[in-house]
Amino acid sequence: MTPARVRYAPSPTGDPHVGNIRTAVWTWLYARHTGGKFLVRLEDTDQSRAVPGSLERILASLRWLGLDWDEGPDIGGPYGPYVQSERLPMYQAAAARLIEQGNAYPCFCSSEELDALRTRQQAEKRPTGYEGKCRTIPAATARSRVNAGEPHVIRFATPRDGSTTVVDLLRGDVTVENRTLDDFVILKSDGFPTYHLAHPVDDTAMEITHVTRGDEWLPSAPRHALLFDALGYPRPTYVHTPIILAPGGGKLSKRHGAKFVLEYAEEGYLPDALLNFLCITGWGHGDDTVFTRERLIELFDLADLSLNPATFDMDKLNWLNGVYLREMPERDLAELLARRLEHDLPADAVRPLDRAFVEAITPLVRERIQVLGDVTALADFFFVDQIPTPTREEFLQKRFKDDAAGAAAAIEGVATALEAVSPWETPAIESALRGLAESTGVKVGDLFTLVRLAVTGKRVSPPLFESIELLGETKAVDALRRAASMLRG
RNA sequence: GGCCCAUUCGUCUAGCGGCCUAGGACGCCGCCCUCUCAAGGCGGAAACCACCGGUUCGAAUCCGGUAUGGGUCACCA
Repeated sequence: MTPARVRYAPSPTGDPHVGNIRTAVWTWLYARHTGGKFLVRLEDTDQSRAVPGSLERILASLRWLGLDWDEGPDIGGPYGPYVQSERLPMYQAAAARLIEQGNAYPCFCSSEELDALRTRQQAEKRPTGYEGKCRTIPAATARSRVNAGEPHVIRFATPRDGSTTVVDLLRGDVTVENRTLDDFVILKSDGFPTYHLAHPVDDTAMEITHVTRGDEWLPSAPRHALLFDALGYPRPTYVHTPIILAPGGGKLSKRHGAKFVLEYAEEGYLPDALLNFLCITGWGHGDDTVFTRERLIELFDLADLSLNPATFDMDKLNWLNGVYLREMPERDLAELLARRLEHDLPADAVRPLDRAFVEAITPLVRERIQVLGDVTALADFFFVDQIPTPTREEFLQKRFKDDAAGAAAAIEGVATALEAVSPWETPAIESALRGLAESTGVKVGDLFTLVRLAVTGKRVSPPLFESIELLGETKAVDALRRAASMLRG
């Protein structure tokens, strides 16, 4: 297997969201699969769109997902710099060469002129695009106007005839008639390149073997091919990846279902789960669904990607995260839960949390949560000074509907029984409660619901007896007595 | 509108000419387990493989057309 050199090339316009990062996941996996290199390059050629702090957030997102890079803006590498705004001379040299060869020319048209042209074309229902007005300016004239400091851009002189075929690894040949391509801008008036120019120059200089990018680039791939050819560069292998659709249909966007990678981190998704999920939406291997990182590296191949736009299946992500939560080592999970609780619990809970205690409750909660953030609502009662007592209405249902006195008596009975339990361990607690249910003739379900309500403050909780054990006799009995007296009064 | 791309259960996919009366996973439904909720076990419903024509002894798989969906037509990437 030939080691690949692949890259993730984001522009610093904000946080990467999942659609964008999925392509990075696949690219990284391919690098690791082939034993090649994965690099990060910042595409910051549009200063007007730059968002401060983006690079840090982008790198943090990759780091969190466990996508390490071999070369990049922060660590450098043998093909640097890895920031396009620091590579301007290379683009300018390439543009100058293209002008010299007759493959490009300066264009002096103003944006007002261009806007007017476009409006006219639309009104006349003709295809839009630059029609080559400045292409016919004699080279000498153009040169002197440039030298005189007249504002201009550099456009590529697209061949008028013939067609261009690009090869996409997944789709095969994609052919486009050259006349449907206009003379696109390769160097802007501020001296910065457009993506069209930066891509061939950088990916060639950095010896990129596979260009992975969203398939919104497919229509302009022929332009890139033309540029590669004109510059005398060998063309890389292209892999245009499908987009991710929002759950309701339509493109996944910030206001439509998409979230930033780091938001998933905050909500308590595990990096390996998200990685697994992202990878299998748009890719599959046999009958398996759950893949460890190592297994993905072993199996993943860009050639096996699906061509269909995939819908982001939130339910499946949640399920998958639950799978990872259940399978990870208990100690590790406990540490994550402890940090989570320290972050989410009310201010009066004492911090740092007792790790041994959190470790003790971990098996009780781990199969009841899908994301780490779920733990607080489920286990907060373990950490508060006084367990809140639910309302009368919560207690007085079914068997105890309109029977506050009976409910109070039952709860009081449990408190008394618990005081006699020894040793204070789950089996003894359980048999005490079951014995009480039997001797009083109350159905276990009805009795345990009352106890659960009083002791955890919830209708839904971790297993009752284990919870009572971990809570300790004092807190459990106190909660029961308070509930009983509330019902009486 | 021009150009380009795609089309297998609700969703993600397996499938790369016979193993397919189409397999798995999520979700959904039922049963079991059970102190709640989960988790787990078992079972089920769910895709005339978009449609129409070809090629072939044989097509979900190859070819063409149609339809539908998507992308793209900037001095943004």
